[in-house]
Amino acid sequence: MKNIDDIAKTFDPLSEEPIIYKEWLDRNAFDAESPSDKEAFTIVMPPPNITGELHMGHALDNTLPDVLIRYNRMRGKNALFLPGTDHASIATEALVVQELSKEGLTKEELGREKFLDYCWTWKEVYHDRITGQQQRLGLSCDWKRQRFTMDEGLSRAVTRVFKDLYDEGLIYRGERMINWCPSCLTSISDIEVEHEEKDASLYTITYPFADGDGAIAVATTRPETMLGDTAVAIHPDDEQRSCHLGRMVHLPLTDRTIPIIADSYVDPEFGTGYVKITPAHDPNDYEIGLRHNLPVIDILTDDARMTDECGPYAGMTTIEAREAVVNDLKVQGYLVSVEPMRHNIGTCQRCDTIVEPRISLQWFVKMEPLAGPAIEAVRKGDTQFVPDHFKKIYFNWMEGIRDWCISRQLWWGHRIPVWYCEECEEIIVSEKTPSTCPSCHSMCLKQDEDTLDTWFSSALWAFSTLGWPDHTDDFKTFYPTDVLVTGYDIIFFWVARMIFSSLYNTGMTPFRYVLIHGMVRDELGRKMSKSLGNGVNPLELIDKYGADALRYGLMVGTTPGKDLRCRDEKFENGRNFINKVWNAFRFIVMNLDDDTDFSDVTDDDLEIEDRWIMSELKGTINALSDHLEAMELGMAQEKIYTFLWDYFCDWYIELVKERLHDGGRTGRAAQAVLYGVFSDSLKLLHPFMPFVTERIYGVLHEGQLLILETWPDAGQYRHDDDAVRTMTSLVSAIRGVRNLRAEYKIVPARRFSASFRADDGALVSRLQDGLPTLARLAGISALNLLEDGSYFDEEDVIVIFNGGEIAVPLRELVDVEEELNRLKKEEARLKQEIKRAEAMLANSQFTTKAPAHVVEAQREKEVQYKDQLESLRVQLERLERLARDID
RNA sequence: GGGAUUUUAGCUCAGCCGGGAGAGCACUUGCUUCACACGCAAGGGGUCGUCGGUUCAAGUCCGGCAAAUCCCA
Repeated sequence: MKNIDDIAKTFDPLSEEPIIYKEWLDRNAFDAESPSDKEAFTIVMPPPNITGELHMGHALDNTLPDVLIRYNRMRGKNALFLPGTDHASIATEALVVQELSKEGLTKEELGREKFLDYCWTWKEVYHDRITGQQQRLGLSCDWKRQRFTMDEGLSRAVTRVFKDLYDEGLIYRGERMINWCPSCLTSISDIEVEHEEKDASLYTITYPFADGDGAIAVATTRPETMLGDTAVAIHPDDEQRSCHLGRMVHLPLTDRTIPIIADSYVDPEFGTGYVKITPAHDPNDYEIGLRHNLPVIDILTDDARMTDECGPYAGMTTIEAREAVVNDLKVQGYLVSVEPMRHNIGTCQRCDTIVEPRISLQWFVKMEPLAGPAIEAVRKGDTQFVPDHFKKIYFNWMEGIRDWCISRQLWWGHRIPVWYCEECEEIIVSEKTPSTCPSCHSMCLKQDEDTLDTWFSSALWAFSTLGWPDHTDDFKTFYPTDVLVTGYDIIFFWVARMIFSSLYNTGMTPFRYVLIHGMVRDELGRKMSKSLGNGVNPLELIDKYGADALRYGLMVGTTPGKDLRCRDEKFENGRNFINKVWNAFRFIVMNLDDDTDFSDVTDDDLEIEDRWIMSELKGTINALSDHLEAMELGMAQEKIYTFLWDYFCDWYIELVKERLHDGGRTGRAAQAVLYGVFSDSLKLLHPFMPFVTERIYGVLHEGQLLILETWPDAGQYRHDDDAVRTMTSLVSAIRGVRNLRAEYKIVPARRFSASFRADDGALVSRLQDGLPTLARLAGISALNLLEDGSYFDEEDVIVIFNGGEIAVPLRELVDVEEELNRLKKEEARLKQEIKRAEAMLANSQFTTKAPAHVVEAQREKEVQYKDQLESLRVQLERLERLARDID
């Protein structure tokens, strides 16, 4: 055992944590086995994007699975925590482009190949940086199995899946209405568009009839799109306006005339009841256009400028065009009104630019055939959400799912494995680069310029990382995985897509459980964002408090699926707890001999508090394990916190100090229990605070690694009901005396003798034997047992506790009136309790219908309170007599 | 418009199968007690959003209402 002088007074995470992490790595403590006879427990990490540093969301996202992994590893399972990163096509490309622009370069100037070289360099830098950050968090990942979404193997999985889906007709190419980001210059999928209600204007514009006889008015929030109008629509049941059906109107600012049509999409209550139809730039108008065979006039270029179709407005941005169009309408007398209005605007998730709906030739995944089995799998419970209610969100989305636009006009990513024959227009989808056209044998083949949506490869992450499509040992050993831990914000983006991809490609659901966590918010409950500047850097918190404290703070008081606020208080609290555990450790080392083989200690050597703390430990092991199985990490952490602080440190250590000092057999027993119970507590705490527990354990058990130890077995400990009852009484007695001291402001140095009576024989002997303890904990200098039939001294003050009474001779310190008041308050409280219990027991409905143990518990309470009231009354009578004598 | 969640102490949040309201922080009082002031001890503080229902019994289950947040369209 170490010398106490070698152990610092506080644990220094900054210097210790990296050393401990290295020990784990050197001893291969994180490595999973395949093949293996052991039961596997697998979590694949949600791969952080290589776009930058880790933030608090990642810290949470990565810590929670680490707790589950460490727990299951200690349970003896073949635990694999598979790490990796995501290429994040659109986000990374934007950053690299931005970086290049600082050097005055554009990606077009560089060309595709050189640009990709830049991207790969970027990837190396951030991939390594992220790995380093994850190691500081203490993640017990199997780094040998670390993956990147564009690794050779994973890319092979992507092309395989693309080809399979294409061959089955589930991937198709077509002209459809898609969301276009004019800044990223690519299509994006529906869920990459964020909708927000913003202040806008509603413009009402006159469209005169082509025959010159009158006019109608339309209302729109986007007047510039009128240049692409090809119809005006009314509702088919709109009797008031149906007389104009089929007539032609003149489109102002142009020389075109367009028809009035009827479509049930129109809301006759909105605006003027007439709706301008722009099929090329609105998803609903596009549908109407299809139904009515309307011409489609594209008025926007890739970068959201007006096309040549727009005459004088050509080349303007949409905002410039809006201003010009509105002005011209006004000048020419077509503008009726402009009114303020709240309007929903879609923006690009990545760059915040307003998204333009437009028609474009893209690749799509046909979703309906894939969604069906994915819905069924969750309904059957093959994959379960924790908490359960998130499956409703999943169903809600999956049941209304639309085809997924997967092609992106980007360079960084998985290039679409499609080639076009330049001679015969054959489309070739192939896993390998084809050399000739299978149809006309031409060698003039051109690969599709586009890449795939990042999420297309992320959707395969659960199995592509394990070697699929090959049937590797890893795939056979670890798949399907056990738990996916992720935030509710990517249920659609990722969880849902992994489920249907996995079912389609492997025939299995990718994970048994999806543990959903909330978002990390700032102290005020706001979302952390770059623009608000309220983001918290987890590494700074680690520098300040240590990784253990960060982990603690992320989990304290949390429930699955709920958002959590980031407050320094929580991390301070974690650091304080570490300090508490560290000092309990120091205390134990100080009080241990070199010989830590306690096989000489027998059950007979154990005292009440020994049997009590072991009973409590047993309960803690059970509760903690149950919470971990249910993935209630906040609750689990609280259990071990309470055990160590409130039970072990506050009571057990205090109670055995005298025994340790005295030595002998009882001292030896106390050492044994301290050592054993604390060692097992460290195991229970380890998944939450891996570093400090590992360091302490290494001192107490030289040469052994805590991370590889076996989880404590509750069966090793006996629940001793008598010991628990006696300890409850002892604690209650000590608290009662302390309370009295506080109320009467008795200085700590002042000791007094006391007499007591107790119902419990074990308590009697513990009180009698434990005088030094009582002297320290309650300030009692001498204690005598009151024989049955005799009475307390008339002038004593009595403390009634749970299971007995203690009398202290404090007559000279205590004001009789005050004491009478104190006791009368106590009497009132007891009467209240008795009344309550009696009322319940008098109710025959209660006694017949409530479970027997509940009724019995009430009876016991009634008896107990009545006993206490009786003692109290004896004392009250004496005091009242005394008070009269004084008068 | 559709869906989900939340409402408990001054603050942040727990509260499992319905059976006497909990934690941390903050607050008050007292402590250089030989592991720990990142500590110890003793306290104060709650109509569990609101109305109704089920039940012997409701913070907990069911319904209405109000307020807030989020997602989808």
